[in-house]
Amino acid sequence: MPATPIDFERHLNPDQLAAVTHGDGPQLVIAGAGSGKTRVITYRIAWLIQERGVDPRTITAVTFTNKAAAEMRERVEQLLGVYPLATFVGTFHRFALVLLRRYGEGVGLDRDFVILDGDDQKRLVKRALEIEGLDPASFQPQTVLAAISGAKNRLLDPAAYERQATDFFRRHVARVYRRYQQLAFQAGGIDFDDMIRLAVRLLDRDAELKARVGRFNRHLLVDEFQDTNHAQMRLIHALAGDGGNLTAVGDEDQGIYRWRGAELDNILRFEASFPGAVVRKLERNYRSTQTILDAAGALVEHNEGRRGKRLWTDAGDGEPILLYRASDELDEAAWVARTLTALAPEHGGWPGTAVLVRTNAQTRALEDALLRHDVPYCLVGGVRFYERAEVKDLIAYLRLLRNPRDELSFNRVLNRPARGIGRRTHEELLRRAGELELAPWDLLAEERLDGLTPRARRALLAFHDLIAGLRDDAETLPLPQLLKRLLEVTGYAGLHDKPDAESQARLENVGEFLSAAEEFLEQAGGDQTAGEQLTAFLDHVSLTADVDGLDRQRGVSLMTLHSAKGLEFPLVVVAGLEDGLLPHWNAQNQPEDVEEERRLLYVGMTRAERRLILTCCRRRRVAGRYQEQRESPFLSEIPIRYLRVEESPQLFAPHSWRDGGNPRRTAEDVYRFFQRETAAAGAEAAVAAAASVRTSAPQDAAQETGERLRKGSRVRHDKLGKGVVLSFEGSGPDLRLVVYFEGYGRRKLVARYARLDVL
DNA sequence: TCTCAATAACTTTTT
DNA sequence: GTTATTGAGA
Repeated sequence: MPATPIDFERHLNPDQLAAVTHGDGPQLVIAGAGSGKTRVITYRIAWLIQERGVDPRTITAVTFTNKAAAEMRERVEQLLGVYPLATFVGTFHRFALVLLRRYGEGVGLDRDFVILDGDDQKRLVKRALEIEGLDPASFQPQTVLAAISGAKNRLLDPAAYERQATDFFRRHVARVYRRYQQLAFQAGGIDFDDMIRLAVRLLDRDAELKARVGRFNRHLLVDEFQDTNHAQMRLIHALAGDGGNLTAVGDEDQGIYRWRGAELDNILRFEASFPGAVVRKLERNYRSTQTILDAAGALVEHNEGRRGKRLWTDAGDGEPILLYRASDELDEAAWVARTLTALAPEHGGWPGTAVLVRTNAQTRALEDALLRHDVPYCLVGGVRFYERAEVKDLIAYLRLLRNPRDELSFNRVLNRPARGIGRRTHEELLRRAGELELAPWDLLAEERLDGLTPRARRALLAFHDLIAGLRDDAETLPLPQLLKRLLEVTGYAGLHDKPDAESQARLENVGEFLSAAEEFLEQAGGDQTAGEQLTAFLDHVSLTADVDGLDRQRGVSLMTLHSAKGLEFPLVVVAGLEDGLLPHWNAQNQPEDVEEERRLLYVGMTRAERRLILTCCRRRRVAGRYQEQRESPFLSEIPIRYLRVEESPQLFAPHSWRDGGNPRRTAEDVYRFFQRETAAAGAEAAVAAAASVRTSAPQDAAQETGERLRKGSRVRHDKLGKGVVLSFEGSGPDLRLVVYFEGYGRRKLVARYARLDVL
């Protein structure tokens, strides 16, 4: 068990060592990009345990992402040779959730509260708007939700928010907020923001509990401190106290989540919040060339809200930064594809390269060009497993078993699979429930269904019995068995029990969900009751966005600047450096917004290890129309001595973008691309998706051939002619195919209706 | 109850 | 240009 001692002096540079071996009291570590911040956190945990003899259970490390947490835990375990590490290493939300599950009654939480996902939230807001008689056109659910979230992040309850709501919009939002909370409470649900908020409230209210929890948090470490919001800051404060043992690690230059409530002041005014705090800077960079660091540094220097630092490396100056001025986005994309082809071999091949963009809309042209130039790529940030329709259905069933008053889940599964409960009946049920201020489930349970047609009543009661029976099963059956039983008795399994490929794909997802449950069970250990198991699994699902989505990236990584945070590549292209895109039009109102956009570019630039390329377009198609673009003002903030400028030969060519000088891509090119990729990926990718082929008119559905489609399959469409399947979206009845047709280009088709022949 | 056509809107998205 | 959402019609 006693591991070999770690040679801290040799593994760490002097600044890192100082942070790692910091004594008691708060410290803020300003960790520049690529300066080894994860190293500092992991080594500090190891140091506390090994050198200071701290009990691992009294250390808590919080991060923002599961991925970061997993990586951190793994590295500490490796360092110490201890598995599993008894230290809590997890996200803010998981930390809060553990607290709420155990002591939630203290803030009026039901034992079996569920966690509302973004979908649920949107639905609740819509309902709230409806009840309040507000027009969703003038009060966009998204916008209202953002306002509510903002209020929660600032720890304002509806009353407090209302008090400070001065304008028309906010006064109305206050009403929706109040209603939203009421609906959420009725459904027994809390959203992500509530988790933090309620954890804070819990500790504030109960001094004894706070002391007890504090005894298990002698040492608190916080990652990505610049992204913390007010509520999270309060939570940190409650746990660490003014002069507690807090190590906060972050970089104000990389704060890109202001729009989600993150407050840079938390890092800028750290000493005020934690008097006597030590502030350390890690300025030695182990990632990039000096040229990249200097250019990025010169850029971010233009920000007011920062402490200031200068990153240095002994890696040398390296190549200058290449700036390409393209005529339009097609030109830009084609050039990027060609340049990557030329440079990838000396930068670790395709996986060593990344193309970063500000908006998702920019990826289209780039994808097309990469495809055309035979450049393998992967789009980072795709469809998430737990968000697929049939998976969400199953989750909704499970949630309902845990808490039948969960109205959102109730609504989702009530008639899925179809069991004769139509919209009319459903609406009537909800209306009555609303009137009586009861959950719809209670109406079923108490058989208060008078006035409904006998048929509707029968169907509803059958549903009630179904769920009630399953709830009994849930008390005893282990999770996987419960799921299997659920699939059986609800008829959900039968729903997809067809030979056609579409149902197969859905079944595959269901199967995958089952194995996720089994896997979870193995890791959780067997000391829980069936009910606790179910709750724990649901929590796990809620807190985990991707099932395993960890980058098994092949090819060039194509992603937004936001999703690039924390990653690094030998060669990085930041595309679309134009005014209006970066900084984005919608983020130019306040100076703080522009600063955040600048940081966004800073983050993008500092992802590059050896080679950085920037591109911009003279004109770009925006919302279907070509529009003259100006260079991003940020470009002029990068000293010209770091840049080598290359201009497109077509830069001042008259409007000739009918083809933009790009050879027409044929379906053959696309086919070749995928043929190669599928061969490389092997069977794994081949079974990733399948779709119904030649799904004819609903009447003669029996005609289905059940042939399987995969990426790269060649197909023929009655009207559109020959094409190649590019990708799949959604699943179940919503399964859509993106097909590239020779004559018509890229088209999206709904699998159910697209009559395709496989060639 | 389901399907399809017209219509608005369109930044980023760790949990 | 594309995508989700809404509303009318079969």
